[in-house]
Amino acid sequence: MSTSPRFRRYTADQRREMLIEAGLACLARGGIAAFTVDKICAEAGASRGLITHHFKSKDGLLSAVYETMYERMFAVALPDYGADLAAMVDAVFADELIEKDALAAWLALWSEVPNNPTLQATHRRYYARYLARATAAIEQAAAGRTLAISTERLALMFVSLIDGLWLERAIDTRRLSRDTARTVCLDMLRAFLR
Amino acid sequence: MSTSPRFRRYTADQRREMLIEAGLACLARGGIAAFTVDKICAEAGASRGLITHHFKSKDGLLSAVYETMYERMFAVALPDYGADLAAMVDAVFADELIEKDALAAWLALWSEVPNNPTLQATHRRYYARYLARATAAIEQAAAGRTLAISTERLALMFVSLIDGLWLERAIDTRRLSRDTARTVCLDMLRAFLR
DNA sequence: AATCTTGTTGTATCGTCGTTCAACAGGGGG
DNA sequence: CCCCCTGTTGAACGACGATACAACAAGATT
Repeated sequence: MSTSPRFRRYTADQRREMLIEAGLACLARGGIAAFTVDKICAEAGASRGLITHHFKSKDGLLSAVYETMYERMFAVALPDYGADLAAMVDAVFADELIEKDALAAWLALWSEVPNNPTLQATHRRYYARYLARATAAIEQAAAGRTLAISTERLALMFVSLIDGLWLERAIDTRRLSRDTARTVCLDMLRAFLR
Repeated sequence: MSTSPRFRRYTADQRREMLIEAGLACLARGGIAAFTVDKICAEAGASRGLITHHFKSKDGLLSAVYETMYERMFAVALPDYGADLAAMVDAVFADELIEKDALAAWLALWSEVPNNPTLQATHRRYYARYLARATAAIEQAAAGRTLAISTERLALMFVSLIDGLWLERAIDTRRLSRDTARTVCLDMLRAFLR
């Protein structure tokens, strides 16, 4: 009688994906302290050797997780909304972006950036894209009108306000509802763009 | 011949203060991962047993560090400025509050709040005070005029913007100058209060 | 100078960490 | 059906984690 296989073989890409997902879940559950080889592999249903095998080291996985977070966030938050800033605000506070787990993962990752040169480089690259995109959107919305503030500075204000609202929600989910966050952002934009 | 004392005895309060300071330094230097008994005691020039002795556990010290951060921040940022919001903005971005080490420590602590009920309780207590203080200041500055927004919501916007600017600077100090941060805040307030 | 209180030390213990590596086995190509 | 490539396993390792605790000593009191 043939016994069932003791494990399944995946392609390298599939397995990397699984490990990234598991790493994310651990980060969300217990912060950076829970981002351990044992916990991640248990979460992924794999053995301890796999992280080293697929990512060279635990730090390699952490970098991959950070890039994945940004890619997913951008996919939701930064499509081309043209001049429709309200749509962009809605996207930035979409459920999947501001759910407890996602924000907890962001917070854990942010706290590692200052101590990890690779994460720092990744952060700078993506953050510049983020800011550039916000600036472009605001430029379109301004549509030639002269504002009481430069578009660059308004974009910085916009992005910083979003970051602050995210942060508050990340630290204490109860504190801030999705609706309040949205409204605050829109109020701010209206004050400069009407 | 009499040899010099092998260690000095401090009062419990003095030693607690020293350990808190050392814990803060470790947090600033290497994030929560560097907040270990060995490193903290080395930094404080004390032996390993002292943290347990004075704070019951490492977590006890972490809570004390968090409270100390808030107390110091409030001492600088929240005296009574009356209606002078510009002075409050200046205070919030005072050098000692936005220097690299202080912000790195905040970031490390924030990332622990969701995983630590004691920190969470502390956070809620202080954050409510922070928000209430901002609301009162804005109420005075509004001075009976009717604004395009409620004072509570404007206060939330104000505090969130500050948090966002702090966060960006905490993650990447190079990104944001003190002056830019100040100006962005003042621009935002002017848009609603002029 | 003897005594007592109490802050301090440092070892011992046990758990968990990240990484290595030799052996293993899934499953497609011959 | 066998072979071989390669993804996978899990034990072994040395380093480091937090805490407990018994011995110690500083320094005020007497």
